[in-house]
Amino acid sequence: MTTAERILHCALEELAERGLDGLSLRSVGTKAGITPMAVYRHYADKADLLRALGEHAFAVWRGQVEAIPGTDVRLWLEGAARAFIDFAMDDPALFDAAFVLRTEVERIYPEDFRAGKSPAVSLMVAQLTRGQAEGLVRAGDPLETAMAVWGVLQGLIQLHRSGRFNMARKDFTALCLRSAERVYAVGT
Amino acid sequence: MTTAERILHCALEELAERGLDGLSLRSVGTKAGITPMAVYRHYADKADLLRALGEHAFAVWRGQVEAIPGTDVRLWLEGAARAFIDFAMDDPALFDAAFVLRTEVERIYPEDFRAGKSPAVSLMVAQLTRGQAEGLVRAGDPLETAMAVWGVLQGLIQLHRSGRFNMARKDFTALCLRSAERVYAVGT
DNA sequence: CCGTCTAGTATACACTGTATACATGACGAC
DNA sequence: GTCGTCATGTATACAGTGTATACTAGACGG
Repeated sequence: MTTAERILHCALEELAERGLDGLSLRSVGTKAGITPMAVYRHYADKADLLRALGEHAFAVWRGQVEAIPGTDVRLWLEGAARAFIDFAMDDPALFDAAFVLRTEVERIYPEDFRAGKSPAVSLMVAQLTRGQAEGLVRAGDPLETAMAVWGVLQGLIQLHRSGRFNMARKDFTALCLRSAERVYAVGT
Repeated sequence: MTTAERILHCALEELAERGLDGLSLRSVGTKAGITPMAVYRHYADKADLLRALGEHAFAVWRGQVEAIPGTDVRLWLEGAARAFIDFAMDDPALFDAAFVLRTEVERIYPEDFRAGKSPAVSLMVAQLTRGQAEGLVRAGDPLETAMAVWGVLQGLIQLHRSGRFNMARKDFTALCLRSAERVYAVGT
């Protein structure tokens, strides 16, 4: 394991322990067994380290999405939404690194997504397209629909974070799933 | 104008100039013409000042919502969504103070909203209920629908903030409005 | 052997929030 | 008047932050 990797690993631990705000270069450095300033030999500055964290977090998320069995459209869409919610709840700091932080490596709508640079979104678009063919998903650009689903989940999660929901996790998850379904599913 | 109000005013200016992260008690104090420590005579700590900022931002938002003419349901819903997006784009720091910061004075779902403690949400619920009667709005609990609309807008805005959308403002706004409509409007 | 490069250290600076101690002036009670 | 008491402000200090700068020790190729 290179030193840069060790730093990243320690940063992830610190991120989980102390949250995104509490993460300090100094603590990461000492946890990695080096001087705080030595971190700068491997990352240009704090933003650069955060960018690396974001990339890692995104890779984790990608793995989780790709693990969802894709046989049934409806189940896949629900599974993806549930995975997103679980990711945000179980690993909030990692979620932030992937989806909240400005990391300057994000995929950009619409070109990067159309070009298939985001595996997670591409999978979602594929399932939505299949769903339209099967009459389960509403009409409209699947990519735009995917962004809307992403948006509603991200928004509700952020509202939950800022203390707007006083609900058991199970109930909040159900509300999120219903809201996501409103965006994509055909129905009344 | 009391000193506390002057501090708040200066904090708002600083917020607009330097963003939520760049806001420091010291700069607020000196801008208000007092010593940094004097701020503590009026606000318990930084979080307390932020809470006050959040309350003010919320009042501003409330005023904007209440200014939307409520004659036509469809127009009202679109107007509210547009106002939310404009608020986020034109006054991002104020938007953050109202909707992102954890201020400990937020209305909590579902009890506070059901009790009508949030004027903006109450107005939205009223319009959604009317819309259901007129056959324009999908079935389902209007409050939950309102939260979903709020969520999708907040989520898309956050994604926009973190650099995921490379679009002209007009186009992004249109995308947001379409996405919101998917949540509440009857249709295919 | 000798430059150059890499990884790490040590020190220092400007900035943050805030704890503590002190000053000053207004005001009501006696 | 004089004496608390209280509100308001100041001065100083401390620990923590990101990071610029200068230095050091070892590896490695010519």
